[in-house]
Amino acid sequence: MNSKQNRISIISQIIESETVRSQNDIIDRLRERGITLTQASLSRYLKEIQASRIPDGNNGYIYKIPPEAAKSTAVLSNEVVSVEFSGNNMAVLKTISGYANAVSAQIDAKMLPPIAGTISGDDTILIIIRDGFSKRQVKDYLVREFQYIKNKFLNE
Amino acid sequence: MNSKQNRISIISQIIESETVRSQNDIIDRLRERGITLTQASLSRYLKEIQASRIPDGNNGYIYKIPPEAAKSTAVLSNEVVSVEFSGNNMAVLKTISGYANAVSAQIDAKMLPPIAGTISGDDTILIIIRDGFSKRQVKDYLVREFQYIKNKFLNE
DNA sequence: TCATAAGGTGTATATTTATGCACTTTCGAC
DNA sequence: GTCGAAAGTGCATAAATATACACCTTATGA
Repeated sequence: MNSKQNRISIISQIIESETVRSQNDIIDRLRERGITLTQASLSRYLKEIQASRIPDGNNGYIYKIPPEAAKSTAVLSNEVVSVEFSGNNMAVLKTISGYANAVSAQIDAKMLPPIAGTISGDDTILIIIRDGFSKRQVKDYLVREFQYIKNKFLNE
Repeated sequence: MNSKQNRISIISQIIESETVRSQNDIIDRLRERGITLTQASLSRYLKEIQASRIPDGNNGYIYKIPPEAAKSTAVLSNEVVSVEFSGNNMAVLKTISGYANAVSAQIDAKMLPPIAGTISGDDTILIIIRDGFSKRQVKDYLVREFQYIKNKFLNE
């Protein structure tokens, strides 16, 4: 699946594992992997994942993804399709196909107080809300930790 | 007063306290404060302080200084007795007894580009200057990060 | 199904940022 | 002090990045 999301994920990977000093550098690395795209699109992708060119303190510039953006961008921002509450103790989170597990792992890793646990299938995650916590608190924590999820909420 | 250092310090302040989306923005803010400089110089300053323009996640760009490069009014107050250069690649920093380690930890934490590393004993710190950088640059960075240290330099 | 909306992309170009060069100033060793 | 080297700067321009626009594809809804 050579989709936009796929390319974005490869681009993140390149930025995090290699030293790239310009968008042309990135385009070259992509071409080595058989992926062709224009500088224009790359610029738009980089904006989405909040990657940017920063001085490296040693007389040059290097592309980086700020840590707080790396977390929420890598999986959650692009893979989560929707979040919807059911009753007062559950939330159903939909991802694009195959990503439910990766996403739920990220949520689990945060050990958020209002989340008792998660169960994930292929494209669906069930979030169990801990007794004594509200839907609102779950939403607030998720949004705080994964900023990009904000507009994925269907109800609250 | 070193004018360049002064301007750099004001620029950091602007970036941290206002929303600036381009170098021209910064130049405008500086002009409001009676400081005039060209975009060329600003670009060079920003490179020094490792400030850069990053996507703000909301369809725009904003200038930021990454946390590890950001200046903080650190607390290495009266422990430093003197700073003296030796040769072209070392500086010897004297502290009051027992504080060398704590002080060098603060210097290390800044990850200053011109400092390759430090070694500390009880009241003495040896600063190793990174190849390609000058004594002058070490002094400028130290003074920028630890202003009160300014008058502790024995030679320059 | 078709119409319309929404998203994705490349081209060309505008905008923004970096830097070579020439010149001036400051520094550091005598 | 003087001298040579390094740092600082503006101008002009190169290099790099962002985006308006046109076009195409894919979703959405009647």
